[in-house]
Amino acid sequence: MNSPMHISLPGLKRLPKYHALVKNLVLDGHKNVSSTTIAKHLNLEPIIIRKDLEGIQLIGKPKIGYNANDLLNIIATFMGWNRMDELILVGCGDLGSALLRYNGFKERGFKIIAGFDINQTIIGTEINDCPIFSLEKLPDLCKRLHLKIGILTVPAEHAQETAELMIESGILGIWNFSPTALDVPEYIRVQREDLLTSLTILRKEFI
Amino acid sequence: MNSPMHISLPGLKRLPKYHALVKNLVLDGHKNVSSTTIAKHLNLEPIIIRKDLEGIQLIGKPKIGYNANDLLNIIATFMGWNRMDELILVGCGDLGSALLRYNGFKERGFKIIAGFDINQTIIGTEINDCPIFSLEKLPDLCKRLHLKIGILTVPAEHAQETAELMIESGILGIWNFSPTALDVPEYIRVQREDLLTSLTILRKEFI
DNA sequence: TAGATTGTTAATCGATTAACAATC
DNA sequence: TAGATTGTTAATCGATTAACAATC
Repeated sequence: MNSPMHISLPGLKRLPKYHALVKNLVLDGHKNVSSTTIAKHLNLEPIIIRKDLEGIQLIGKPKIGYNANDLLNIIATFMGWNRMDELILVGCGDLGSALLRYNGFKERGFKIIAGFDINQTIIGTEINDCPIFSLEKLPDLCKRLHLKIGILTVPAEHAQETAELMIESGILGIWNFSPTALDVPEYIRVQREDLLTSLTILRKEFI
Repeated sequence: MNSPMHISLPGLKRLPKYHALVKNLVLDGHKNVSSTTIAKHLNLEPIIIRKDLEGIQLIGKPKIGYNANDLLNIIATFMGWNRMDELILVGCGDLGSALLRYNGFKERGFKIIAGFDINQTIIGTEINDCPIFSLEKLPDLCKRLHLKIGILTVPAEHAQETAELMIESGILGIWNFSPTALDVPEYIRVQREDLLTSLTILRKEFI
């Protein structure tokens, strides 16, 4: 009855786990999966899986469970893994070039089409088939291709000014890896990625 | 009155943001910071900052706010950035070697003391001063040094067996980067890092 | 049929927000 | 003093959990 699509934010973050698990179960020959099965593998309560799946409009059958392929497809679609969005990455240092080398973007529907930096020795080169341009080229390229999302991996002391340049260039969403709080207009979305926070949470359980 | 240290999990994840912001404010000459100031910069409600800081036993003064240096110290201590824990990393491929090259671990109190792989061409080499050993050496080294936490960056198809090897070697916490649900004993803590989930959440705001 | 499982409705729990007296 | 800010207590909100009828 709660028909308008609604899933909690924690629920949304659980979806990839369900997908990963069910993908394996399908390989093992399962056609259907129950919330009980998923719950057992992931150490969750069955009801929470039912609620999450209800939230993305996946309908199960009593006694049978959920169709495994439907589940995989609906999650993939809901997460946007079936579309392809183009991104830019600004700051090709340690972390930036590591991300450029990382091949996980493609299967999640993202393609980094250009990297930008101010370091002359890497401008003009490629990392993992992605060309590195001078930072000056950023506004033109973003505007021309109507790019909306950028990855920010510059050193902390340049994060703010670089973010401003990205915003002037039409970027609306910034995935911010620098350990800095960005001061940006209301309409700009920023996701700060604090890579080590989850490792820290893990550690807190032992000390 | 709520004296036993308690902060919500979302609150714990906000602490690094407060720290990053206040560090900058201190550079600008601030000696004290109010919840109102922090809130304005981070787009949060002041009361939430007061609750979080109360949760880590930081006491402010009416009209003045919180002592900026106390705030920085208490957050750093609470997050464990002042201690140093040793880690191993298993799977030195794309992502694994990227993490080895990443220099952000140190300032968060972590040191990767060894990488492990089965690829003969990289065994015996170093990445960013971290030696790469054969996977066979893992149990001995972990037991000898009583290591508790490991980073798992092997391909999905080897994630489960590798996790089992880590557990046999005494590892209690696994930071799992493979897109796989690990089947592990009750007492083992797993933090699955789905790097791209926050990027996906960012994208969902535009489509 | 009997047992397992869904999906609905209600109860609980925990985090966020609101209100405000105390106070520097 | 007057205004800003903390910290407490209560209210709200949203996510999780419980209970259970419907059903394959």
